[in-house]
Amino acid sequence: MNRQPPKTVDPASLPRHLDTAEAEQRWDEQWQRNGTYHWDASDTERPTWVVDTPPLTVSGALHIGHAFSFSQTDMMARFQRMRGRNVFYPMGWDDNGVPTERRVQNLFHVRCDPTLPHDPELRLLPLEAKAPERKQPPRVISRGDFIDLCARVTAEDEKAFLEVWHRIGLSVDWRTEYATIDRRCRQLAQHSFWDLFQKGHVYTSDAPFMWDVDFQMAVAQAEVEDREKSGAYHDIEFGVEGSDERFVISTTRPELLAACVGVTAHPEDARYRGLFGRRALTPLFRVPVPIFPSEKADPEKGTGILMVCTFGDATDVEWWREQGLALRQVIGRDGRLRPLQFGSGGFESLDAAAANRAYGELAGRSVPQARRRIVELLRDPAAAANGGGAPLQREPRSIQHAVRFYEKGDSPLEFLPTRQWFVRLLDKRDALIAKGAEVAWHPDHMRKRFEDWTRNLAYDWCVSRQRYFGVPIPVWYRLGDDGEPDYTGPIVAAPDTLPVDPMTDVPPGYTEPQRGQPGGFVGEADIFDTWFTSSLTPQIGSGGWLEPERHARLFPGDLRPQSHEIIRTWAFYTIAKALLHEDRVPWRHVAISGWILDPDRKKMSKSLGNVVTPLPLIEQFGADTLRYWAGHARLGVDTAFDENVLRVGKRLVTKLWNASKFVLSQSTAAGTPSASAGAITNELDRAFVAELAALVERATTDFEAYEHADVLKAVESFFWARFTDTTLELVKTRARGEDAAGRASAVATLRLALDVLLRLLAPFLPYVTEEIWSWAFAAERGEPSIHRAPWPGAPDFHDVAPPEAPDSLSVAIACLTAINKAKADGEVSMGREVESLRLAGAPGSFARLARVASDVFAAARVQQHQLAPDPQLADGAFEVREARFAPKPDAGARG
RNA sequence: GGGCGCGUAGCUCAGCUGGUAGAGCACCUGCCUUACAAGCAGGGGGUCGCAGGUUCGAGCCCUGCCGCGCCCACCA
Repeated sequence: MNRQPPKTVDPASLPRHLDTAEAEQRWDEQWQRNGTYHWDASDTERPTWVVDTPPLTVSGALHIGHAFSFSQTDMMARFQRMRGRNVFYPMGWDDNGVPTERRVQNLFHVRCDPTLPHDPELRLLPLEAKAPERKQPPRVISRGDFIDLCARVTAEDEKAFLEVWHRIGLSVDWRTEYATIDRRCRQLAQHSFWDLFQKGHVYTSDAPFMWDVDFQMAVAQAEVEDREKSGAYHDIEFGVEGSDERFVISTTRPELLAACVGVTAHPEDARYRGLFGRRALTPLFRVPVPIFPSEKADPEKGTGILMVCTFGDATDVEWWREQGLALRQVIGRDGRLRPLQFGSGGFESLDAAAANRAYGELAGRSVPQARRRIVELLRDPAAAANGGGAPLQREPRSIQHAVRFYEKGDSPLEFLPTRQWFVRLLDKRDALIAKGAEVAWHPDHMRKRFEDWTRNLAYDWCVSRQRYFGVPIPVWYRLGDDGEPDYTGPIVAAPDTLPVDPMTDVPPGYTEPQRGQPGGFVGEADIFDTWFTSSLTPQIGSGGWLEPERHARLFPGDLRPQSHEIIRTWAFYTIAKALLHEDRVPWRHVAISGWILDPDRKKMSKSLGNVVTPLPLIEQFGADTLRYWAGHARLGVDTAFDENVLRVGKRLVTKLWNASKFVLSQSTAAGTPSASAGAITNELDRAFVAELAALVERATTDFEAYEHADVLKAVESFFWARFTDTTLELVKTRARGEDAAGRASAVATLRLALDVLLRLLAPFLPYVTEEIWSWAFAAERGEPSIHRAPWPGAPDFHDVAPPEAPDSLSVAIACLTAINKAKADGEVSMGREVESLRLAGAPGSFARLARVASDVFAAARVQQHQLAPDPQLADGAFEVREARFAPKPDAGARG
């Protein structure tokens, strides 16, 4: 780097305003060309600083909230880079998973059937053919073709995201770009599985689990949400076997009557105590089922006695296990009632013919349809279990109740016995919480969300999904001579063979013709939960098992930025993986961004139609301004979108532009600006520099504490209140005056101020600061980009002696303000000469004013003044008692 | 129902370990001042959600309410 002597700029040669669109394109290109933001793998001197960037789900629309939170992360990254850290700031795309599949299904109006062969014509389906015939049934295509469409759509979407990220100036090292479906990520995800398998942390089990009947896949606890729905209590009379006793249960799911395998009530409930140990008789199907006591039955709810079905809810599953009840799976994977047989070989029934007849009315129907039909059937007295009238006691009573849904689904979840892969987490809750405690959360109270979630975990992590577009589970099963798979000894693909697709690749020791043959093998058809891969983002960046040396340098990372609604998924699973694989934390800090609300404080959402997208705002206000808005908000605080804040940011950018032009056009008596801070000898200048140094210290502390909003606020208000509106005005006359030493001190002070303030603002306003930096400082300091320049600190100030009095600047400003007020009261311009002035102040104030008086009276254009001591006034306060203003100069005389 | 966060000027938000209420926007008045009218100077405006308590002193600490938001639980 060549350092060059300081130079001035000619303001006339500079544009009046920054052309933001042009500057954004020009600097982004230059930064990319120069590798300004590259992580230097060869540099082992500087400490690294690693961001674990959120790989966004590429689902088309980019939300202003994304720009908001990504900008905040970028501010931290830029700060750390200027602090001298070797910053590793990657970018990823999360393109596998259900959202992409669903998008492709809608876009092309297709569905996937993995059993179909590849259709060569499909490759020709143009992306623009986005107006499918909705009336037609969806086109059914092969798995390979479906994946191909997914890949094409995401590639298209990523371009739009990319443009915004470049435009907004993210200081990402774009060489690190990855997609969670790419080869390297598949390799790492499958390696993770292998490692977990070796360590005994994963298992497969065939058991009832949460199932979405529309997507037809299993769903993990973290993806479940409750929705308030209207339902109805149906009061249905049951009989008791071998007696004419009857009782009434209340259920919201009458369609599960055929799946009833037991009846339970609270052990202390006197109404039902006599029934325990006997068998109930279901109406309509006349199936005898055991009646048992359970503490979990709530006497206050419904009628206090209830039917246990396979499976109405999670408690049913518990009862089914604890009591060893029969399995009568009525709901099929598609959400319709499956065919069933009562009587010989089927379920026990006292009247199998009637049971089969009744069930025949229900089989094949969807849950809502079956519910309507069975209500009709239960109105028939002939359906009574054990005499009495119609089993349905009264009209269903509607209620509001919470129902479990897959977060992206439209039908309530069912519990179905299916074979799934799980990661064992329930037994590691304490260890997980301990790891969470090692991480610094910003703001700290977000840690509690993590702890609460972890503590309340109810299931191990179900990681298998019955989907098509994602990372395959790298497992095969041996087939016995009977052709049945052996799930107890799966063949897990070894690390050196990854990535594999067990549906097309062959396990070691087998050949393709043995696929599906008795004595042969079969590939696992399922893919991983998308979080299984996303939970490895720190390892994807570091290379994980693929690059151990690099991994050692980049793991654990420093900062995980994310939003709070995915603490239970992304943060949680990432911490879990790091624990299981290496018994470490994945990163040292988590920064939780707030949400962007619309001006009415409602969450922005597509359905409300209140979503704001970043690009038009960048066009209108400029990227720096949008970043200013983002920097304005603190971590973890939801913020209403307010265009006023953008206008204020725009003002700051413009002001910075103009002030810089002025500062850099000033020169010393010798004609060149002094770059030497040693030239700063004037008391006012030194007082200002002392305040500037204090600002730097504060900004540094706040940035280290992840309080970027405090930094921006402090720097911004200093910039206006202590620099442009005051010091700059106070020093202006001297900077052009005859006194060489005073002039050099003023010019050096202005340049130091600009130099430091630019660098303080660079993380927030990367474009305008870079542009201004390029005018003079780039050459002068031998650092072409401000974003690689050192963060300001003590070295910037150690050549400047402290002021005689720390409040010299404040005293000067107080006096100037008093004179300004006199001018405002006299309705004359601030530029008007003051022929004479009587200035009142406490006696002590005058002594302090003396040190800076010449600048004050010059700035206020006071020709003559008289001091009028007034002990009544507070120390440091001034009042103008009398002022005579010069006449307004002729317009003509001004030239 | 449990947990967390938030109620401060018309609006958006600061107020550190308790010590006389702040900023910006908006509003009002004035000012073309050779960096900037996309600017500058000056000014008005608040029972700090409510009610108690601790304290010499509470926006800040404690208790209880009210309102808003989020996370979790609630499926018979």
